[in-house]
Parts: sequence; C-alpha cells; structure tokens
Amino acid sequence: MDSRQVQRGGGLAAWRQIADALAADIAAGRLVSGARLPAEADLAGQFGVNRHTVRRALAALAADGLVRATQGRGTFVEASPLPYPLSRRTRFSAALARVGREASGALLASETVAASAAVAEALGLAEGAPALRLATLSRADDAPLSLAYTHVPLPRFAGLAAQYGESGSFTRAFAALGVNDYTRASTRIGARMSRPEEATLLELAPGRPLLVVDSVNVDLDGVPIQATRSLFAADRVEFEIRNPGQALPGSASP
Amino acid sequence: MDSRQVQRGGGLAAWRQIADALAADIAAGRLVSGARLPAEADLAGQFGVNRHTVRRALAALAADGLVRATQGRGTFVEASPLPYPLSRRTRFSAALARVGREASGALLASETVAASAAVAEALGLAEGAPALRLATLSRADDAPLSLAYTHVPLPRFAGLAAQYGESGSFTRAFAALGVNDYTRASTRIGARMSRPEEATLLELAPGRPLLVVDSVNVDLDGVPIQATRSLFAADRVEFEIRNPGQALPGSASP
DNA sequence: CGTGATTTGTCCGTATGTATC
DNA sequence: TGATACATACGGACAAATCAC
Repeated sequence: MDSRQVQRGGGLAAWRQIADALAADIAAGRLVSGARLPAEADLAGQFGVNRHTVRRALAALAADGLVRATQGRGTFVEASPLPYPLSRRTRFSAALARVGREASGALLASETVAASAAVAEALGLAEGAPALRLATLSRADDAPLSLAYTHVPLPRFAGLAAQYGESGSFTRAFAALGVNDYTRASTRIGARMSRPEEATLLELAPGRPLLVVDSVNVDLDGVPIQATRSLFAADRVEFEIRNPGQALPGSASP
Repeated sequence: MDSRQVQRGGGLAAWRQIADALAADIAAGRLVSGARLPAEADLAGQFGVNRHTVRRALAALAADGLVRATQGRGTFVEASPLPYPLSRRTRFSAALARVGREASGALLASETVAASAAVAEALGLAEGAPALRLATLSRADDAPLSLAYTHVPLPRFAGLAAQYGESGSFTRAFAALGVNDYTRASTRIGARMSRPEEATLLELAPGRPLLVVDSVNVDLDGVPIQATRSLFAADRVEFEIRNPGQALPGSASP
C-alpha cells in the first residue's frame, strides 16, 4: 500500500493528506455511506503515521459531517445523501438521472394476494379483492437505495411482474401495459429502525434508520394504479420538495 | 392507586379494562411514544390481577400496533404517529390543530452568529453576515415533537427571540415583526439516529430515529426570512404530502 | 449476566519545524 | 542570533463504550 503513504515535508500537513484521501474515497464511492472505516490503528498503519495523526484527520472529516465516530464501535461514513425530488411526477429513474446516478431495479418476489384494508382503500378496491404484490430492490449506481413493496389491482396489471423483471422500471413496465403516464396522488413519510433482514437486503449496517414512504400513483384519469411502501436507506437519500416560488434564482427546469 | 384497580364481574373482562386503561394513557400522552411500560409484574400489582391477565391485555395492544414487546427488554409504546401535512403554507400550530392537538413552543437558546455557508445560501446573505440563531422545542399536547434550530437575517428580525419567547409561535412572532404571511420555499427530509442530548430534550428513548427537516420560508416578496433545521421524533410524526386531484399533462410551474 | 476483545476518547509527555518579534 | 509561540507529529497509557460469546 505504498500509494497510501503520506508525503512528509511536502508543504501539506500529513493529517490533511489523510483527510483528503479519505474524503476522495467517500466521494468516489469506494467508501459507501454507512460503511465503517478501518480502525484508527489500521489507518495509521496504512498511511504510515501515528494514530494521533489519523485522529486529527478524522476530526476534520467529522467537522465537515463526512464521518461520525462512536466510541467502542468505530468511525462511519456519513456521506451526503443524494437529493431525491418528490414531485407530482416523481419517477425513480428520472430522479436519479438528474443527479448523475444510474438507476436499476430487481424483482425479488411477486405473488397474488387479497387486498388488505389499507391497500384496498389506497387503490379504491373492495377489501379482499385480488391484487398483485411485488417486492423490489432499487439501486443507484449499484448501491442499494430502497426496498419497495408494491400493490397493483389485478385484472388490469396481471403482466406487471414479468414486465418489471425485464425492464427493472415501473415506468417502463406500466408503459408496456398501456399506462404511458401517471402522477403521484399522495405521499406519506416516516422513519424507523431497520429490521435485520431489511438491513441485509439494503446492505446496511444493522440498526441504521429507514425512511418509510407510502405512496399512491394514479393514471391520467385519476384511477389509482399503484400503492407502494418504500423503505429507503436514510443514510443514502434525502427527499426534496421544491415549491415553485416567485423569486427562485437559477431554477432552470427543462 | 385504587383508581387503577379493575372492577370484577362488571361484565367487562379484566384484561380489556387494563388494555383500555393503557390505551387511554397512550392516547392522552401520559405514556409517550417510545416510552417503556412498567414491567408486567408491576402492572399486575397496580391493577391487582395476575400477571397473565396483564399479558392478555398487552397482547391485545400489541395486536393493535399500540405497543411492542421485546423479550428481555420490556414493552414499549408504539403509538401511531400524528399526520403532519407538508404544504406550501405549512404552519406548525395549524398542522397540529387539524388533528386535534395543541401546539406549544419553548425557546431554549438564542444567539447572534455569523452565517455559515449553508445558512447564507438559504437566506440569500453573504457568508459571515450576522444572523440570529434560535433553538426551540415544540410540543404537541405536552409531548415533545421537534427540536428546531432556526436562523433569521439579523438587522430585520432582531426582536424575534423575545417575540417567540412570549408567544411560542413563529407565525405570531413574525406577525409581531410585520411579516403577516409567508410560504415554504423548499423542504428537505432525511432521517438519522438521535444523539443522546437530542434524545434527552425530546424525551425519547436513546437510539430512536429522527426525521431531519431543512426548510426555508420566504415572505410574500420571495425574500427568505427563515432557514430551519427541525429534528422530529420519528416515532411521533409522519409527514403527508397531498397532491390535489386531477393531473394536468405537462404540469409546469404557474 | 459477566467477561474479554475491540475500538474510540482522553490524558500524559517529548521532539521538530516554522513564523514572529 | 536568540527567545517565544504555535502547529505538527510521535509514543505511550489508560478510560470508556460496544459487541460477541
């Protein structure tokens, strides 16, 4: 690991070289949000410096909000989460493309179920009516972002699971079934701790928080087509609501 | 504690009386969300029943999602979070009044600071310009709901701390300083774990999650008047975004 | 419920280079 | 040149928190 060695006497303090190297690792995704950094002693070995020098670097990163150290546990990446706009036309892939990330979706499971009371109300169905339930995992640049459970009414979207499995996108899957446009009718946002199996699927350190988003999408006739509960890794995303204002400088939207 | 004793043979099962009493405690805020209930043995003593009767009551509450029992730790309140609408005219007191809760706010601290880069950008100031920073604690029916750090530009709102201290409301404090109306320009929502001191202030069990909301309000001329970071107890609130009915193809800004 | 291993937090002291007066 | 102050870096030891067992 010679490339990790700091340069001595080069005008730049050793602790700053270390801080910059770690910040670059975070920015480049080599250290994903929530990941644990090597122990201070290990980093000291990597960089060939004393542990106190590493601590000086970590203190600088912590002051910038990039990492957070916890006694007895370690130092963890607190990289800035990616902004995720919530609008009436919220689209997963489009939201990520805006910030230069690539979206992908994987189908984990699909089954036919009887609509629960909550699902039935959201979709405007009778309780117990047939619905299709999809479990999907969405990624941004290969980092798991959200685990979603989606219900759609069943006679209408019987082929949705196959379509989603092929395209990895609800927008494209709905388009293939004749719904070329839809809008967000309602959104509810809460937060809770992740359960172990959720943390595993999201490749998240155990006990990290989730943003829980319940959303309902409707087609252009206002008919509900999709009720989804999404579990976002709170470390990796931050929702954004922009209200069109009278004086917003630089609000260039296409 | 005679009032806690169950009535025997009154037609209502003892376990149901206990469940109702505990549910009432939760609804009234005597048991705040996340709080630990007394041990089953203690409750049995309070109500003058066998521990199995208490267990029957707790099982009923758990089935309703009001509490959650964890072996070896205890039984904890999982009260349903109150819905908090996020709109362009989001007002704390009005949002709570909609759901029948009373809002109150306490001023924890206020100081004059030099605007950081983030604050300066949000408020449209120069970095280092004078700003007033308020730390406030908001409650819904006496249960702490959010801990907020607010920055306002300083020559303009010099008297804001005193006004807020009196009224416990930003709406009223701004009105007293000549700003009778304002709207929400932007909202960012994330989540993270609470730090110990935050958990203490919010009367939250340690390690419970927070909803972090960064918001900017502007006056009717579009001039930013307030940049706030609010830390909501995620156990006690759920944000709601309603999109008005019909969708218009090509929904651009007005 | 302890017990030990791991890891960060904090204190002690020492030495060196650099800038300033 | 000398005195002083400051930031940087190293070495060691122990306290405190966390976690697996």
